[in-house]
Parts: sequence; structure tokens; C-alpha cells
Amino acid sequence: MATIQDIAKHAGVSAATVSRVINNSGYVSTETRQVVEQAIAELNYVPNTHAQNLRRGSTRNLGIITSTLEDPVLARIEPFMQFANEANYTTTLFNTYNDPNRELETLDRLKAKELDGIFLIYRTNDWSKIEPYTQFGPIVTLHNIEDLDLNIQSVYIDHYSGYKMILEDLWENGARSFINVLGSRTGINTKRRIKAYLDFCEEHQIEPHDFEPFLGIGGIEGGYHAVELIDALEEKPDAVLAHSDEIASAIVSQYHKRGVRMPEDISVVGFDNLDISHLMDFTTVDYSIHEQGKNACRLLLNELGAGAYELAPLNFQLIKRNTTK
Amino acid sequence: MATIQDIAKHAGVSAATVSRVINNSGYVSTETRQVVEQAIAELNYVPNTHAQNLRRGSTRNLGIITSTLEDPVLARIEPFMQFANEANYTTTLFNTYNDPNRELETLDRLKAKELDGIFLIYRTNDWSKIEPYTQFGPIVTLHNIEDLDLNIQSVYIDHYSGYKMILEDLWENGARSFINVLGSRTGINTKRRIKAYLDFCEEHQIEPHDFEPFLGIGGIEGGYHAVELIDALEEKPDAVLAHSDEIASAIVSQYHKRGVRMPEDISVVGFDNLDISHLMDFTTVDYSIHEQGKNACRLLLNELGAGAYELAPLNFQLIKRNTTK
DNA sequence: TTGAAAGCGCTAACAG
DNA sequence: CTGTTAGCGCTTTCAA
Repeated sequence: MATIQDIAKHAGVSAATVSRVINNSGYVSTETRQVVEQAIAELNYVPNTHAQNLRRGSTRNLGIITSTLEDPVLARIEPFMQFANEANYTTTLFNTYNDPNRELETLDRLKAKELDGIFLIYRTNDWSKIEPYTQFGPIVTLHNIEDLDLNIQSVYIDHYSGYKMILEDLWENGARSFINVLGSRTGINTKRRIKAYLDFCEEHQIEPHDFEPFLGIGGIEGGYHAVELIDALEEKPDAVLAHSDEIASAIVSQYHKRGVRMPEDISVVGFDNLDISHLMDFTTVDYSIHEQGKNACRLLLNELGAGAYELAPLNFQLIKRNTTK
Repeated sequence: MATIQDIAKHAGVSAATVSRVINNSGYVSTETRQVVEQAIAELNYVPNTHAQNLRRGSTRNLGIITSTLEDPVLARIEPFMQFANEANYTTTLFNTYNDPNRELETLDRLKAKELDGIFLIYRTNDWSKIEPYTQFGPIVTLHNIEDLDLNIQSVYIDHYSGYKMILEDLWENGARSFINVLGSRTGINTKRRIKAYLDFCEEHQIEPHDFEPFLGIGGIEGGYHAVELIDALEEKPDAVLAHSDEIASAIVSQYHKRGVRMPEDISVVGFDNLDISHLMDFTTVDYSIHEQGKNACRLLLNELGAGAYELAPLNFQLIKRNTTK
């Protein structure tokens, strides 16, 4: 491979001049520039990225860390990548498969200057272990960190009002008993959903249902499992609220197979407004998940001084389809 | 950030020795090793990747190039990434959005030593433009390149027999007229499917249908469009064969909405056996798409001398569900 | 078993 | 406007 020296020789100039041409920095006469550009073209030269990065002390590469690659995660990753690409940043995706060590190793890449910043979608380590890394580069997350005094930005969105929105709509259409299919026991989203549900119950003077065993449910298999749990219930609920479209799709799928009619026999609602909700025609909540991914990137680039992007507002919107009245 | 020199000083040894410890190369006495390891731990040292890469002339990073991020593509990317990760390789995903220049720029990263090898899922440039890059690193693709004399490996799988399998099964169950919803007009998969269909027609002495306007159909929107095209037909077919589960999901979705019963009114078959086919309960063909992604990685690592992996065999299997008799 | 020294390819002062 | 020079942080001969 040709190096900058080869180009310099070929063009009869110094390496510094070639560098100036490549980077469009400093003064270069039009003639010299042309000669250099021709040499570059002739020798088919591409600068060695490692040398550039070593010299500059930065990459134009953002890391994306997740613990799973399910649809709702992908729905954030894609717009993030696209936005980064447009800003001329590269992205590297790391799946930790929920292994805390892998997560730490990946954060080390920030130290190793391999990554300029990180979009930490799902974390597995304590914040106290993660935060020290911010001295090596910005970190943005999907988690809620409002209460914590951390140097980490977040694109978290409080599910409370979105969830309440669903409940109220179901109520208006006659539903009186509900099952909340919830995710991570410790997650903030679960807490906020529970809060919304409890508040709702109080306002409408109804008895809340037991959250167990509907906690910690995830993935398509989780959705199938939820259906079995509901089947085992003595009193069937009027409506099932899934915490994601992925779960909802599995539930809807099972009901279709069993000939359970929606919304006549039971209502089902998802969350996220992914393609699947459209395809399977079930009610869900949209909150610009796409823009959320982009916002993560905007935040990161702003912190890196690579732009001054305004964040897009994220609003809840109920998307009514055929699984609710 | 601490550098190798800092560690050397701290441990009272030379940088060379630290390097030996880091890389587990050459001779280091147990004592020295311990002292160095302690220094590394104390100073929280992580080697600068760019310096390493510059020195070594290689990264442990594989590029994945695609022109779109739809489900069938993701279904290959995920296992590829996982396999690479396990072999201690990093992956970087590039979406060209069908822009030939972006594709070339990404291939340039091979030259720039930024990528050790490339999984070129979908290409947009001519092979003649792509092949020269193989001198800078191995390229593996999903495209068929059997006929061409290229230095590019492929995990292509001929759809002929898989497609024939579907047709025969439909025939046995009474279907006599078909619509083939086909992809890229120039793609080999389309050609092989057409060949399978024409052979099938000849064997069963039936008249093939016009391929137009069912060519070049892709994405969910494409599936919706296909349904409209079929509606406009004078004679309704007994069965619709989609070239991917994505297309099939859109078709099935539309039919559900319109109250068209499957398989009573019409049969629908997909291809790929993605999650969605299971969720929406439609018949499809499995051919270890997951292993195909891994094979791509195996091939790449073999070429890089980073292993001697055996390829997994890819076989067709008809997965019958409720959209066919 | 260890250290000295050279150099991977590039950029950025600085001097002219 | 252009060239000289130093050095980013690491690995790898070579010599001791």
C-alpha cells in the first residue's frame, strides 16, 4: 500500500503538503493541490486510519452497547447508526449478552481511544462502575438516571403517561379488569407502569391485580408464557397490556391460534409501534422510538463538540387497531 | 491516560517487557510479570488500540456491508456478529443505502487497514469494481458468484430446490394456479425461482403465469402492493409464493384485514423462517439462515488464518403452518 | 530473560 | 504557501 511518503515523492512535494490536501487544512496552492490529487488517484492511495487516529487521539467511531438484539433495541440502533453515518461517524455494535465483564471490556475501548463515545442501551453493571468511564468519553443511555447525580446523559422517556393513556382508553371502551405484563422487576419502566396502573385503579375505584407472576417477562417466549399464565387465571381479564410490541405480538399470535377473538373476547395492547404491530394489526403506543435513537446520537455528538443538534421531542400517541374496542 | 511507558517506569522495567506481558509473547520471568501486571492494574492501563494496530498492520475488525437493514438481512448479521465476537473480532456495520459510492468508500477501509475482511451482504457495484479490493483483505458475499472467476467467497445457496419443494407441496394439496412474487429482476435468486417454477409447470403440464408485474417487489410496502396486484387479476390464484417472509408477512397481514381466509380462499407461503412467520403462523421454508451468517464469518476467519472452521451444511426444510393446506 | 532503538504512517508546530 | 522535524503509543528485531 502506498503511504503518504510515496504520494509526496510522486508529486514532488513534502508529506506535510499531502496531509494538507487530504485534510483540507492550511494553505495549498491550486496547482500543488492538483498535482497531489493526481498522485493520490494514480497510486490509489487511502490514508491509514490507524496512523491518523493515533496522531489525532480520536476516532470517529461511536460504540453501541446492548445486552440483547431484540426488535425494540434494533428500533433504536438503526436510526442511531443512520444519524451517525450522516455526521460521518462510524458505529460499532457490541452485544454483551448480559455479561458484566464484556460490558466493562467494551467500556475500556473508550479508554483505548477506540471509541469516541458510547450509546449504552442496556447496562448490566452498577452505575458506580460505569460512571468513571465518562472521563474518557461521553456516554448516553436509554435508562433513567434522573435521580442519580451522574455525568451521563439519557434519552429516557417516562412511560407513566403513555401507560395511563392506554388504561383510560380501555376503560372508556368498557374494560374493567386488566393484566399488566411487565418487564424487568427492578427497571424504572416497570415501576412507572405500576404507578400508573395503581393511580388509575384508585381513580376508578377498582382493585388492582397481583403483579406476580406477570413480572420479569421478556422476549417472544415470554409472551407465550404470559398467555399460559392468563389461561390459568380463574377470572379472565378484559384486557392485557404488554410492555412491548414484541411481547404483544407473541400474545396476539397465541390468541389467534387458539381462536380467541380480539377485541371481543379480550383486548391486547402493545407498546413501541414497531412494524410488527402494524402487520399484526394490534393497538399500541407510539413515542417516536426512532427519534429516540437519533436523540441519543445527537446528544453524543453535541458532547463531542461535533455539532449542536436540537433534540426532537418525544410524545406519546395511542395507535388504535383491531385488538381493542 | 497511562501509556506503556508509564507502566514501564512504574514497574521499573522497559516498555518492551510490558509489551511482552500484555501480549503474552516472548520470555518474561514470573516475578517481572507480576510486577508489571500490578502496575497495569494500579494505573488502570489499557493499551491504545490505534498504536497497536498501526504497528501490527491489522485490526481485529470485520466489516459488514449491506444496502438495507431489513429483517432477512439482520437475520444473517446477528449470527455473524456473534460468531465474530466469540473469535475475539469486532464488527462494524455499514449501510450503503444503495449508494455505490458509499459502498466503494467502505471497501476503501480495507485498504486503510481499518477492516481485516468484509462480509458484503448486498452489493451495488459491479464485481469488476469490487474484486480489486480482495488484494487488501478477504471478501465474502451472499450473492452467487459461481459462474464468475472471482477471488471472492460466497455463502450463496441456490433457491431452486427449496422453491420446487414448496410448489410440489402446494400441488399435492390441490393448488393448480400460482403467483410468484419475485424480487430483484436481475438477481440470481429470482432467476432460479423462475427456473424452478417453469420446470414445475412443464412437469405438471400447466401454463405459467406472467411474471410481470410481480417482479422487483421488496419490503413490507411491496407486499401490500402485491396484494393489490393480485386483487386486480381476473383469475385469482390458488397460492401466492413470496420470496421472503417479510413480503409474506405483509401479504398475510393484508388478507387478514380483508377477511380473506387462508388457506381456504388462498394459500400463502414465505421464505426464510424468520420469527415473524412463526408469529403470524404462515408456511415458509427454512434453510438455516442463521448458520449462513455464521458460515460467512467462518469463511472470513479461515481466509485470515484466524481459524480452520468447518462450514455448516445448509438444507431446505418446508415448515408447514396455517396458510397452506 | 531483559533493554535499546527503530519505525509503523500520519499530523501539527514551527520556520522559512 | 511549503518543508523540516518531532512524536502519537506500540511491537519487534537485535544485542546483551
